[in-house]
Amino acid sequence: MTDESWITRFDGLSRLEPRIQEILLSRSTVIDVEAGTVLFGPGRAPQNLLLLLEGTVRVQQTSDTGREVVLYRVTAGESCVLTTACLLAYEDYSAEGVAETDIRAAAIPRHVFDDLIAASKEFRNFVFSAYSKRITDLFHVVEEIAFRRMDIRLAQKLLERAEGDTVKATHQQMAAELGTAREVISRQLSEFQRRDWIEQSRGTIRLTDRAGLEKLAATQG
Amino acid sequence: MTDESWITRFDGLSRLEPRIQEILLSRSTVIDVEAGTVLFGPGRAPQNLLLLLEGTVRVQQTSDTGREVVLYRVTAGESCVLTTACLLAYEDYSAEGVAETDIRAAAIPRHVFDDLIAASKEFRNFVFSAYSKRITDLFHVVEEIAFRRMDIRLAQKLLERAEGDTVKATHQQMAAELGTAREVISRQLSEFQRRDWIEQSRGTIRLTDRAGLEKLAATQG
DNA sequence: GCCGTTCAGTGATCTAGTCACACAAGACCG
DNA sequence: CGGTCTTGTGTGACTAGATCACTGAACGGC
Repeated sequence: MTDESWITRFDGLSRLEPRIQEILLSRSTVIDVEAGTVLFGPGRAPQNLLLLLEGTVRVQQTSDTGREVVLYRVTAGESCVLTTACLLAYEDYSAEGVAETDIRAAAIPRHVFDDLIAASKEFRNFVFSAYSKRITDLFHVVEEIAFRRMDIRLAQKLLERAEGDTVKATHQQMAAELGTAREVISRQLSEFQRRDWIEQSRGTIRLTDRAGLEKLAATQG
Repeated sequence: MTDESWITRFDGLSRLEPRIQEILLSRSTVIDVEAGTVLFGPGRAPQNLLLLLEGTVRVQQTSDTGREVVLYRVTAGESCVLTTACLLAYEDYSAEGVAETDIRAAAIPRHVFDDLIAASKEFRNFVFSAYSKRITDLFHVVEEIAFRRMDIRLAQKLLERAEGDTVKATHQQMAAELGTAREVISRQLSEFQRRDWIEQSRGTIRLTDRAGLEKLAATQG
């Protein structure tokens, strides 16, 4: 991918007026960040709006007791808009964003972001619909955590995160996805295994019966 | 309060350029809404940005099993910005906003909102910091639900919602505040009563020992 | 004062989270 | 190759929270 063409990667940006695209390209910089880097978090306020070109960013929350929960992921072609809001005020939030893979992103300085918002209706639409997506993601997380059973949530997560028929994750990592404890995941997975829905080995889970998992994932409650 | 002066009620708006204040006043309408009205929700997309002059709006989520959880409240002097985001896309969210009291609000049509965003840096700051507050509220809700013990959360909620030394709410309503079941609240309150922290009567709870509640509310876990 | 409705109390049972460990699978290394 | 270290997983016992199925108490309106 050439850096000059990255705008085409974003649905909402390719419709921008050419003049605005120009500004976007000339006043942003494409950066590469290594997997595992903390992009923002307590005491690490982001200075730029990031438009993700390659890789994924995981946004998660950590409790004082050490438990974690994944709030949402930003994937290639999406923007990390919530950080723009969190730039402004309320630095006391405890969520953090971590590069889950090596990533490449276009970084737009805050004042350029502000200029673009003022100048372009299309850019405003892009930004506000990105907000919209994140906020509905958060609503969804609240709903899942507050009301949905663990076994159902775990089945959903396995299906969602499977590449081919395998999920590469430790029980601890799955627990962090769902905001629960490792033991809970271990027990649920044992049960799934007993039902011959999965096979387990250290650090990976093979889905041997998607239909079984899908049936559970589709149930209410 | 005269309608002409409502802008002064909003910290972030009183600094607006006079020209912009003019637009805001002339192109918005002050509306009165009765307590209990659903302002937005599934199938009821809001057409305006609301700036709340009097009263409070409760934003909550309902599960298919009938349980509820309060996400946040909008109070006088604040704006209902998340609805602007949700106007745009993703109508499938299940959160709803209810007038908790009789309310008075300035309603700004969507296209005026867009014009103001384009025209005024101060207005942009106002909107983005409102977003910022709501999003950190949501992060906070996730953290509470996922990691905090019920007794602690209930103690906090009682202190937060007390007017004088009484909380006017049924057990069912407190359960909806915290996203739990009524029985859980009943049992926790019995325990608080046993410890002489509260007195109960139908629909009201009197805090007789704030210190006790505060001590519990301050504990971790 | 009666009656219907809304609130609150309670036991039994199930699911989830916590604590304290034991043990197994690789990783590293002499 | 066998030892030891780290990391991941299994398990029992216990506490907290959710669910179900009730009972009875309090209040509102005739």
